[in-house]
Amino acid sequence: MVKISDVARHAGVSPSTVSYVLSGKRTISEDTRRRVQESIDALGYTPHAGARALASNRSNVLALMLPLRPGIHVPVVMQFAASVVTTARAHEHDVLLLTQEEGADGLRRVAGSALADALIVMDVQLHDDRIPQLRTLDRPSVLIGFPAEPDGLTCVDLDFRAAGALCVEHLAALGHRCVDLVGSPPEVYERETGFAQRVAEGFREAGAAHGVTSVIHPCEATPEAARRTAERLLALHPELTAIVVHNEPIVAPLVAAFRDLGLRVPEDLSVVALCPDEIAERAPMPLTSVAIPAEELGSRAVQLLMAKLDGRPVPDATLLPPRLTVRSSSAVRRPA
Amino acid sequence: MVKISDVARHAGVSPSTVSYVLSGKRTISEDTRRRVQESIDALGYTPHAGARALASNRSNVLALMLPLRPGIHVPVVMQFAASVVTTARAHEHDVLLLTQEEGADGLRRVAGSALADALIVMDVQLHDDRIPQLRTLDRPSVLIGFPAEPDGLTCVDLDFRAAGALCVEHLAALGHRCVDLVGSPPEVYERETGFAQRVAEGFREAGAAHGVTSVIHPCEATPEAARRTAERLLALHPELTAIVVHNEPIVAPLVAAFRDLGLRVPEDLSVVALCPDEIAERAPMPLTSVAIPAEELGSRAVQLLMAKLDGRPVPDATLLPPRLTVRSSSAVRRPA
DNA sequence: ATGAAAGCGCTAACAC
DNA sequence: GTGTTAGCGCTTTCAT
Repeated sequence: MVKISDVARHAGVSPSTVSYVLSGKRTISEDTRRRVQESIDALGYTPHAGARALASNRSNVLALMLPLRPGIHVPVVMQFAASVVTTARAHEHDVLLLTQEEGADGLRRVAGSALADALIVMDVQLHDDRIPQLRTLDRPSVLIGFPAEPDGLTCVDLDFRAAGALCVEHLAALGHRCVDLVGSPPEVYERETGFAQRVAEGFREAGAAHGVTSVIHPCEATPEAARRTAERLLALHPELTAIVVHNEPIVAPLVAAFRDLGLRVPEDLSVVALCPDEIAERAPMPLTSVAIPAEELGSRAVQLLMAKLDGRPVPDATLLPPRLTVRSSSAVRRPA
Repeated sequence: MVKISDVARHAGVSPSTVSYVLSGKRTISEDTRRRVQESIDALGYTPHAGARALASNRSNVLALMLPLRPGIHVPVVMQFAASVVTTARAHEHDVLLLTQEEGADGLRRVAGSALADALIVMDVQLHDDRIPQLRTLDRPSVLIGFPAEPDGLTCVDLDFRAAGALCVEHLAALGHRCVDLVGSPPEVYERETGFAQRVAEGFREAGAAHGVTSVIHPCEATPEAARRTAERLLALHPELTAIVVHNEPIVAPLVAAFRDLGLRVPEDLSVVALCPDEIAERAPMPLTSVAIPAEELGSRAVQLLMAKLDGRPVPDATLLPPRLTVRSSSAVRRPA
């Protein structure tokens, strides 16, 4: 194995000079820099990561804890992970993969052993047992999602409130005056990650602001529940011309149920979904939707960590703006 | 940060004794072991990973290079990754995530810096530019898939030949005597990863062995191609009662095309797919299928690496037996 | 069964 | 602008 002293000898300089050429933490004459670089290339030198971590107190590794539980949409997780790795590499960092199962202990382990300099935790729950651990750790971390008490933590997420509002605004602009939200199962509104409530808030506020009659219907994630909900909505609001769906598994069944009830999409009923692009694209009819910006979440999380590692100040909360993609399921309201 | 000398002092022993308690590489009196362990717990000691790597020449990290390119079925990749991480953790190892983009350089980097002790490379192509790099590296590696020249490399994969045969055997046992294979696009049979050929071989051999008339039809991965293939198959073999599909994207369109041609599945036509379980389960009609055993691939890959790291001999090729799951798309052949 | 001490390869403080 | 050197925290040989 070729080490820094080998490079130093080959280039006729001291080991520290090689180190400084690599780190750029000292001004080096152009001539020396070139000679050292040539020796590095000639010998194929790669610094020993462990030695570096020991001497510098920096491993240049980020730990990434991903959810692998069912119910999480896998492509979104992968996209997020890919973005984290790519962005980390652009900042000279590597990524250590941890599973949710490792829990708080896993975070303590990689932080305590100095294996990782910083941590990214995805799929944060409202009351997450990893939060207390993160608070005691000396290493910076970024959460994807917001816990119940986010004070002092750095959190990133889609701005779900704005996302709820954006759906309504899109439909209002198309002339719709009565829009219902088919939401997540009732229990999600009580516990879980809290985003369901925020969508509902944005939905309600935008409805009020645009003079749109709007009602929120929690809905179980089963095709039967979707069908019952469709029937109930039409019974309650014969004048209904548009819906927003925030409940991934039933997007397709719900659209099918409305079809069976004689409503054509988008002629009679416009549909906007809040779901991964993959699902919106592959539905039998491509759906107008607001997606989770997985890629941007990943790169933002890494950027925030890099700032914290550099001692730069960062905002506690980062809310990414929602983006709505118009597809075939929403259209101008037709006169009755 | 609490270090090994702190623990040693607290327990009234030397640092080396603490180290030996942790590694078990020396016999320690029961009394000493207990005192040391209590000190470790009391102080919350976690060994410094970098220092350990430097002194022991072992990082206890495996590098995992995953494909993120389109065309790879994402849930399979995630399942594989989860299995690798879980199995690695059971062997006291962590997992560093690399993307395919990093290529051969990425492998050299993590191996050269001693960041990783060993490497797992997924989605190996027939002529993969990472193979030469792997051969020059001093660190053990395991490939998922087989390159054109696998000599001296440790490779793991589903036994695609056996998988092709298993499909035919299942159908033969149901009384089918004429079975066609709808395969991958023509070009896949020439380059790519080579598994398409192996499926075809197993299919052909099993057909011959069981007295089943069998023909192989490469097919483009578009719904239109699926429809044309369906028409062609029926024209060529009016007596056709079963097909095997090895082409993920067109599984659903192909089944739909046969339906439109008046063939009911499974009454008139049995269908067996070679595709991820996810796809087989979620098809409009649940499909009898042979899946990629992602989880087993992951754990096997790690086990092989652990053996290599321990200096134990391992087989060059590991072929995992296929497993067929019977669902609703295959049935006993009905008398004409 | 245990201790003492020599490194592992690198960084960064100190010297010039 | 460059060299010297003292650690970083651990493992492992050598010694007893």
